[in-house]
Amino acid sequence: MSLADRKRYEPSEVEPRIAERWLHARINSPAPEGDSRDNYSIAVPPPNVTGALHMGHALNGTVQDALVRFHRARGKNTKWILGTDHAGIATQTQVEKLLVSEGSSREEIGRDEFLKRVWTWRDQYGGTIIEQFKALGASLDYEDERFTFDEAYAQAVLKVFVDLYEDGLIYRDNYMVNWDPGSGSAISDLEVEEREVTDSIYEIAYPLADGDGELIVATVRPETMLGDTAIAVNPADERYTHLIGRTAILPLVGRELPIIADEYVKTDFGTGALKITPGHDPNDFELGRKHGLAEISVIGEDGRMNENAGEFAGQTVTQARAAIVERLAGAVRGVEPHVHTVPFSHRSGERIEPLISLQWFMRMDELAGPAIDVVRDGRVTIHPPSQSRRYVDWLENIRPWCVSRQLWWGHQLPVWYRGEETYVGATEPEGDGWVRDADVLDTWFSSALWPFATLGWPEDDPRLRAFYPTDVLSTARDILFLWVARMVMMGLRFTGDVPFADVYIHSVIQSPDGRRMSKSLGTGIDPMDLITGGPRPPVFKEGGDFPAYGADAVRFGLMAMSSTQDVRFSEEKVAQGQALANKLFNATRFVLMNVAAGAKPRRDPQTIEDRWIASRLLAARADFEARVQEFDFSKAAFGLYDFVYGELCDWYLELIKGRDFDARLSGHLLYVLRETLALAHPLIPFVTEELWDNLPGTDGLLAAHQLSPERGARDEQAEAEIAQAIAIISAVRTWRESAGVKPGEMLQARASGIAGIEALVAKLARLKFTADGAPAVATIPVAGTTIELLTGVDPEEAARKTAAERSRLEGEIKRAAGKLENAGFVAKAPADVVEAERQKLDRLRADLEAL
RNA sequence: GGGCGGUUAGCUCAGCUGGUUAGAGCACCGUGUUUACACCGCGGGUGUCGGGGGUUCGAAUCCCUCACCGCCCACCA
Repeated sequence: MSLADRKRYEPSEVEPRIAERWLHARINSPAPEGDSRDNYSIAVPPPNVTGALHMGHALNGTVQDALVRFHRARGKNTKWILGTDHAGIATQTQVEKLLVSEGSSREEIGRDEFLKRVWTWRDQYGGTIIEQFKALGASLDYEDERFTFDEAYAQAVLKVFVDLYEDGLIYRDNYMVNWDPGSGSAISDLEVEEREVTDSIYEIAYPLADGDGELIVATVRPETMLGDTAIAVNPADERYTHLIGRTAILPLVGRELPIIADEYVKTDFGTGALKITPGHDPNDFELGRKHGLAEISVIGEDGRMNENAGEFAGQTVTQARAAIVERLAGAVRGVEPHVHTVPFSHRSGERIEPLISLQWFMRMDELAGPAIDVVRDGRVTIHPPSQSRRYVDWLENIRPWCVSRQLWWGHQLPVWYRGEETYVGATEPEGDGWVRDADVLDTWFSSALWPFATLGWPEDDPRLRAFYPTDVLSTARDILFLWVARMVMMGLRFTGDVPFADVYIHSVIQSPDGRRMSKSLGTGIDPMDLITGGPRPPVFKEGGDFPAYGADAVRFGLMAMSSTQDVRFSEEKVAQGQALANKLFNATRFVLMNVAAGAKPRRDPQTIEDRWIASRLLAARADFEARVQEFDFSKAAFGLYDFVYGELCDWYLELIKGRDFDARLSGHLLYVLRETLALAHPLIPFVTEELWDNLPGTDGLLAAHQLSPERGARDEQAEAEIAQAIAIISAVRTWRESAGVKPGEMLQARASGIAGIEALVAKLARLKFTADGAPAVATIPVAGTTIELLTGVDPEEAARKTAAERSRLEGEIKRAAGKLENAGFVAKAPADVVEAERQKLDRLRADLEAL
């Protein structure tokens, strides 16, 4: 169907076709040539291999794609590195659920069979999100897809582990960890979230060993008392100083507990006497190590009381708590409700059980220093700047990272044991009797290598030379520590260079009602539903399906929404993007239906409005480029919208209507259109590509088009004159509207000093200028001149209108004059401000005079 | 407990290195002169810039304070 017959832009018809052309043209798969200074690269935050596109991916994908297309058009060899993450716990949990629904379990089928099932699952769902990225228009390098579980990637992971072990940064230790009973694994501090809960606080009497009274301690976890190995009091607490060094008896167990002094104990909380359970409380663990106390575990990794719990062994924590409180009977001296925060697993949602466990840890202090330095000295810039402080604060207080996980789906530790021996190496050790550690690495361990392991590191890969360091890392705030900081640390350690120059932290898009987007709350919005017209989720008041907005509209909308802080989703902004695409489409139709046959794009201004639009195009381009470079995408998007609507369509195309579309005008129009499409392409690639294809004198794909270097200077004179024309036309239109004069009625008018724009004003303001000396029936002072209307005006309406305008001017004059009469203002304000106010007052008075 | 951010039109947000009568999109109201677009054009701002105090010739903008909302960090039993 020819463009002339398509009155409306239909993204659903166009986008799949265009996406297919991009893929076939291989523009996304650059040759690994040159080095990172000539090239532009971004490593996509690898989505969970079996995940689906959510709003965060859509926003982040748009940001990265806009950057990639922007730099590609400006001469860079660009690579957007594609890949997915094996996502240890998340994926394992999904497959386990599947097994349970089949009446089976991972334990039942065993490790090898389970891993096969996960691979099958991956093959089944692994392509979904990649297809969705294609629909969004993301120009990822689809021919070089990586997976954090690829053979080569796995080798890189093992090498890093082995190297860090040999450097003494990775070690095995019995230490307090966050045990997640839900996943049956230790997890890192970052995977823990604090939630507020109401517990009971029990006051329990511990008798003194010498029979001389008792000591009352307060606890919310009586079940852990079985593992108590001391009682601590503050050395300055006069209530207890006489007890320090003496011994108490642990009820139910009979263990002797030394009474120790430590400033850690608060005198004004609880009873001022703290039971110390090094086996099950992080603080007590620290105190225990400090004071050399025994560490007794009474809770096992299954979340049940273990053999050290005596008669309570086998009970769950909750059961044991009740049973112990009951057995203590009279020793319980008080029970109060207590609101406090306790750790929960971010993954499984279960309450964390702190316990001592033999795990692999990574010392972070040595890695953190350089990672702080590169942000401080600007080798890595974090946008917005407020986030770099968070980054530095976290790194300055960093603690060892527990990297081992008791899962099956992940990189198995390259560690073997034989009796007391430990072997760490990339390959299995020689000799018999070695048993490999069953644990796997935290998923974030492998993710931390993403920017270089995807490019072939540690091999001397041409891709690494060409595209590392990458240019930008774009992501959401929530993984600044979990991922970004660790990539910087690992990048510096293993490649000697930063992994990226800029970090862009984008907004989190909330549901329209301000809540977090979530499927279970019904507040989630699937970007694909916006693109193709799926159902509106319950969070929208109105029901029904979204219109098929198309990928360009979604991309524009998300960019328009983006900010330095979190924002609410706004369907209107997506609709605005749809309107922009449609507007460009129709402006192009208009041009193509009118240009002279054989015309080619050529910058060739003949008239003042031609000069004006060429100048405004330069301004729009400079503005867009500045906004993109400072990561201010919403301004970039709105700037583009304003240019297309507010300058190109509303004014320029209206101003040229009626002119002879000769070869010169046709060429100039095609030029303006071509440059506009090229400028807008990074944000709305589909519609611009489609129109480019229909534009005479363009070769190949717009996506592969190199922008011509910016030519020419701004034309101040044309900009000033057309600005005046616009002001006059708008003023006349406003005047007509409020004076009740029909928009189409031709009026006789008179004006002076606007010779250069008189014809343009006459056309769009529906005026017929004359030198007739007839008296004016109405006057409109505007933009340094006065439009006098001679005919077609009801004198009463005109008089009313004039009176209203007079009173407006008088009000402003009064205000300006008052300001200038204020001695303080004249004396203290800067001279140019005062002068501007004077000039304004003069102008207002002249306007009033003209009335 | 500590820290950060927010509160501007009916809605979503700009503006905040102090200086025109505070803006945009959508919604809303009015209206259709035209060689593309009714997913259109043209015209219209509907506001106690969260409350209070202060600095200043001048405050949405700077300072203090209060309120509410959101987020991050944190080892008070």
